[in-house]
Amino acid sequence: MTKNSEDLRVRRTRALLQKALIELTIEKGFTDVTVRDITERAMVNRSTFYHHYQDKYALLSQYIDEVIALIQAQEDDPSQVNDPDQPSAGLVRILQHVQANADFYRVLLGKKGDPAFCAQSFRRFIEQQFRHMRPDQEVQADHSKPPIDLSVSYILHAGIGAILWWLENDQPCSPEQFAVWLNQFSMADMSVSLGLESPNLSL
Amino acid sequence: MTKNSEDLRVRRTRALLQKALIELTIEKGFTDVTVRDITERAMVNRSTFYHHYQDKYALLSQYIDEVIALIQAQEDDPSQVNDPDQPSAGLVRILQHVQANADFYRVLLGKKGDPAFCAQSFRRFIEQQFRHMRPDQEVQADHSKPPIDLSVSYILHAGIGAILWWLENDQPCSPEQFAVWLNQFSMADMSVSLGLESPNLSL
Amino acid sequence: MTKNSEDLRVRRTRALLQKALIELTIEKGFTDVTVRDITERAMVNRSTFYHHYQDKYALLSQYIDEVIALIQAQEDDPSQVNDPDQPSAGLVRILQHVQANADFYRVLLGKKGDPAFCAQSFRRFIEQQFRHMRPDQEVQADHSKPPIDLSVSYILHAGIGAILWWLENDQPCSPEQFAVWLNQFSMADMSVSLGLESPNLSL
Amino acid sequence: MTKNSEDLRVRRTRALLQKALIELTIEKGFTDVTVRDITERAMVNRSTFYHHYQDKYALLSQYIDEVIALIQAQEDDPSQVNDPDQPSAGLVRILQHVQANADFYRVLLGKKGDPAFCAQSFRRFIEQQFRHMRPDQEVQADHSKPPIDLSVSYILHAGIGAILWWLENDQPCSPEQFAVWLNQFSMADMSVSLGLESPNLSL
DNA sequence: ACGTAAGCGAGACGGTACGTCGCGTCTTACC
DNA sequence: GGTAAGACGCGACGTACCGTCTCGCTTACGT
Repeated sequence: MTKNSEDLRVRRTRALLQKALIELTIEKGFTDVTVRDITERAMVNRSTFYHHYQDKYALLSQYIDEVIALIQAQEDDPSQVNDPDQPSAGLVRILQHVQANADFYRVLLGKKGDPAFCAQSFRRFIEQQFRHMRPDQEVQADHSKPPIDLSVSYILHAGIGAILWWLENDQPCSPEQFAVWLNQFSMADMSVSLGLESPNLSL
Repeated sequence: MTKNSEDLRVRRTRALLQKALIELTIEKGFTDVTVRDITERAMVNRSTFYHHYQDKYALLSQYIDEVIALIQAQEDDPSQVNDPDQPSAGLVRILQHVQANADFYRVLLGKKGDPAFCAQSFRRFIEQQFRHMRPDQEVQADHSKPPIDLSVSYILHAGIGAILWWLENDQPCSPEQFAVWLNQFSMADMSVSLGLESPNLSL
Repeated sequence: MTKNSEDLRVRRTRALLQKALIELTIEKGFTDVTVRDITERAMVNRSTFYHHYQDKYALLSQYIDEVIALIQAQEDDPSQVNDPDQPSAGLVRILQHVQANADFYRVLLGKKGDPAFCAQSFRRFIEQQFRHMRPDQEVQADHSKPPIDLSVSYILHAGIGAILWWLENDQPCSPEQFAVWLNQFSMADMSVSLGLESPNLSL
Repeated sequence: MTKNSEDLRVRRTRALLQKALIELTIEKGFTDVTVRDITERAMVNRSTFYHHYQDKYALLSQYIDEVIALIQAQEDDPSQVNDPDQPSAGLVRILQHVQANADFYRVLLGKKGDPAFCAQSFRRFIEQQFRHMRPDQEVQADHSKPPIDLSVSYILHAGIGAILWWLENDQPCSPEQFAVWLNQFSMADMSVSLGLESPNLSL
């Protein structure tokens, strides 16, 4: 049973393609990368690409899935307390990963990025991290408070926006510091969502 | 004084192209709309399109600019008080416009939309509305508080996320109600940004 | 009756267009000259061009007609003897004209020229000059001799070929000398055509 | 040894394109044939055309080259005597080929033809056939006789002119008869070129 | 000399071909 | 079975040139 998972050639080809995609995305933006670009950079025949992936989106998606799996593999510390003032370890780990691949994510989330990615893959990626800090969806009969789904969408996009700022300013602070701020923002939003307080912004 | 602004034919052609773009964007998503589609729908020769616009992005961009100009033309009520609990009239007007063209914006901001648009045109569009609710940028010497630019990016993307939720759920509440909620969220974020309070999310 | 022929503006425009055509033909070959090129060089609006000519071929054709008329205006010397060893004055005049506009004809007759022109305008131009040296078409019952029309086509194209050689070698001899040679060739061909002699090319 | 020379598909595609070109050239003249015409007739995608040829000129040129190669493959009879009264076997073979494809060459050499072709491809085609009947270029010190290059250009174009006559009159005589006449003409011209005799066209 | 019909400039428009590019599918042959 | 090599169909791209047209300005001509 030599099957490490796949044929060695297959693993080599996929790795080359993945590497090429990342490099090229950094260089010219995901939108402008073509399948031909990727295969030329990877020194792989174009038709071989189609043996493995339907298109460049599938390749990207597969890469993201791998990253998510990798991060989740670092299992959560069970002793972790849900301290409202302390960001979750998962969030910090995500930010550390983003920081480690800053060039890539800066482009991917920016204007030359993939909208579907922003809206989908990364969304899933972040969503699950935010989930645990969200109180159980007790049925919301109160129509004066914003629906919980609205809050989720709000905080989600906000998080992406924040990360974009972080990346485009060359990560001017540590992932830990940044996670704290992110946490403060989202906690405040949560409060609003639950109608706990009205901010008194008396100037 | 026949010159209303431009050659009548020019105005007719541009209007037809604009209309076609909007219709087609709703039908199949901006990404999938081609110049040929637009010109066929508008019953205009393809080469004529290129007389007026460089590409479909330019057409979209021009349309957005017109919309912004139109909304801004409804001059602000000067007597308006900057009531922290009350959203600005500008925000309400934007939301009313979005609601009136819900089909269009739902697609444009969604996964078949234009990332550059999300990141650019609409950004400018919203940015200026948020700006006035932002306190003057007193020099931020305090490094323990999140930078003001981070807050802006956070609130901006959050707003887009919120609008997306609104659109994808078929505007389950009035623009006015929605504006109030949006305002509450962003005020809370502002508080955090200014370090005014730490949310006490005691569960 | 001040009508010199046309409105002054018309004459000016046509002259400019003609001049532009000739210049551009010399520069890039008739084939590669566009109507836009011509009008830009002539500093005349493109639509004005179409007021006067159907296309660039019409402009060229009109120019050639003018040239022919001009040359023919120099009326033939009636005392001229049809000396078989002496080329006709008309031929010499043509060659002088060609020499005076060598740059133009070199291009026009060459590979970037107008095939229709080679085959038509210039043909007529030359044809009539050759005609007088051709004996009356007595009915040719003799099928062993080449038909007279064959000879005409032969000599005609030969003449163009010869002129091309002359032009492409920068007229290495005077029009008069060249006319003598041309005459010798065509006289020899005529002899063959009439079956007068079989050349004994004993080497 | 399956490789007959090329991919079977390639040979099929090229053959279809070639056939389409010839048909369309006959129907509307080479000038008016477009790449789109050719590919539609050949039932081949337009982009496939560009895989094989740069433009229609390249396709024509390749066809001519093939024809030339084919004719030359019929190797010359070595025992052939350079009889001044007898045309070369090569010339006859060319004329036979032209006759077999009369419709095509009639158009190609005519006014809707390709001037560059007339001047180039076909020129080479004929040139080499005439060459062997040309005496060795002994240095021409005698400036009273026409230069040898002049004679070549003269005879070359004359030959094309003669063939044009032949085609436009539906080949009223056999290639062999026509070759004899062509030979007589060119021999006479050669004589002139060598200064062997002055034609005495006594009428 | 001057009013007016023309010539003309400016440029929108429809039409058609161009050559290029990217995609995804396929076949063939090699390893 | 994984690859390379590459033909092929498809369809969009942006550009170029064509010829027609409408609309006003200006200018040379004729009375």
